[in-house]
Amino acid sequence: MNTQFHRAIIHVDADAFFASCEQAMNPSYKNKPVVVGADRGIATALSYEAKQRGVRRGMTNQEIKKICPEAILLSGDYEAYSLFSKRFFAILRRFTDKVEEYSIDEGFMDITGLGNKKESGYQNIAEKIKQTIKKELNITVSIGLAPTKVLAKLASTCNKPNGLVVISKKDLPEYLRDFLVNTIWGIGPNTADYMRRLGIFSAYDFAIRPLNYIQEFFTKPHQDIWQELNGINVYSVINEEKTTFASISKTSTFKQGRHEESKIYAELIRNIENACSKARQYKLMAHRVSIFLKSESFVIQALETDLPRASAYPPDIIAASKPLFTQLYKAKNKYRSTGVVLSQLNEQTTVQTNFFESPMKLDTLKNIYHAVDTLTTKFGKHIVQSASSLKAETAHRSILHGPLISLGVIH
DNA sequence: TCTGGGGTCCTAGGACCC
DNA sequence: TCTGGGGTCCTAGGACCC
Repeated sequence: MNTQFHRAIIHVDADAFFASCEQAMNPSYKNKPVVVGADRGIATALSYEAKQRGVRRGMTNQEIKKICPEAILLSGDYEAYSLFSKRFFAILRRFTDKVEEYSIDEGFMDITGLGNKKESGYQNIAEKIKQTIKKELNITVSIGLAPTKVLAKLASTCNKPNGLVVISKKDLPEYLRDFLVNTIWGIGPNTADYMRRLGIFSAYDFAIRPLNYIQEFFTKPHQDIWQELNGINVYSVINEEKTTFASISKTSTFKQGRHEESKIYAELIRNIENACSKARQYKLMAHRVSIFLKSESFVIQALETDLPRASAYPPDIIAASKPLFTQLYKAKNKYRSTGVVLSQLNEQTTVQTNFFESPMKLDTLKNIYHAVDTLTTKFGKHIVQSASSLKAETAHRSILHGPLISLGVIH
C-alpha cells in the first residue's frame, strides 16, 4: 500500500500566452494592458493587466478603448508566438523526453522517477521549470503537479498566474471539494447540467460516487475522468511529436442568417478552396470530405462522402460535395454558417489516376494548383480565387485589395 | 459570454448480413 | 413473405477542448 507506485504528472500552462509574448518582445509593454487581436477587430488574447481593467475576450476595439483608453492594441504575430512555443517545449524537453505538446501554450510532462523520486523532488523540478522559462523566455507559467493528467490540469488552473500547485494522492478526494464539476477538464456545460440533475455539484461529489454508480450513469469518457480524479492513471503523456492532422476544416459565419442558395454555396466553395490550400501546404490529400450547414438556431447538419481518389484540389472536392450540399440545403431555412472538413488524410504521394480519367486532366489540375500555391506564397491569400467563389460575401476584404487572378477552371 | 474558428473523440442507431 | 435475433460496419451528430 505505502510502496504503491504512482506517476508524477506535470501540466505547464503559459499565462496569457500571446499577450505575454508581446510583453517579452517589447519590454515597454510590461505591466500594461496589452490586447492582441487588433487585426481582427476583436480581442483574442489579453494580458492580466487588461483583464483587471475589465477588458474581455471578444470585445471590439471601440469597446476596449472606452473601458480602458490606455490599452495597447496589437495585431497578432502568430509566427513569433509559434517560435516562443517551440522554445517553451524545448525547455520542457531538457527535463524529460516525455513531453506532450497539448496546445501552443500548454504541455504535459511525465516526470515519474526523476530526481529523488520524492514529492519534494518533483516539486523542485517544477520550480526549476518555472525559473528556466522565466529566465530564458521572460514569460511566466502556471504548473500543476499531480498523479494524473486531469488532476494536474486542475492544479495548474487554481493559482494563476505564476502558480505552482501540488495535488498529492493522500489529499484525495478532499482536495476536490472546492471545484465545481464544470471546471474539470473534459466536463463541459452539457455534462455539468446532467451531473447537477444527479445531485453532483463539485468534483468531490463526483469522485466519491461508487464505481457501480458511475458505470450505470456515465459513459466511458466520464468513467475515465472519474478514475483520474481518484488518482488512477488512465491518460498517459503522449510524447510523439504531432506531425499530421486527422482532419482539416474551414468554416465561416454570416453576419446574419441567410437563405440564398448561391451565396451559401459560394461561401462553401471558398471554404473548400482554403481547406485544400492548407492540405497542400502540409502535403496532405484527403480521402473523405464532409460539409455542414449551421442553421439560425445553431443546429448543425453534416453529410460526408468518400472521394473517388485522394485529392487536395478544389474541383475534386467540389464535385463530391455538390450532391451533399443539394441534399442538405433547404430553401426555407436560414443559415448561420457553413463549412467543410477534409479527413482520412494521407501524405501526398503520386496522385492515383482513376481508370476512367485521362492523366492529362490530373496533370492540368496539379499544374494549375502548383501555380496557385506559388502565387499565394508570394502575394498572399486570396490573390487567386475561383470564379465560383467570387460571390462569397466574406471575401470582400480580399476584393478590396483586388483578386488579381480569377480561375475559371473545370468545375 | 447567447455562440468565432480549428480541432479530436465518442456514441446511438440505421443498414446490411447471416 | 414474414418473423426473430445477433453481429458488424458506418454515419450523423454530440460534446468537448484551446
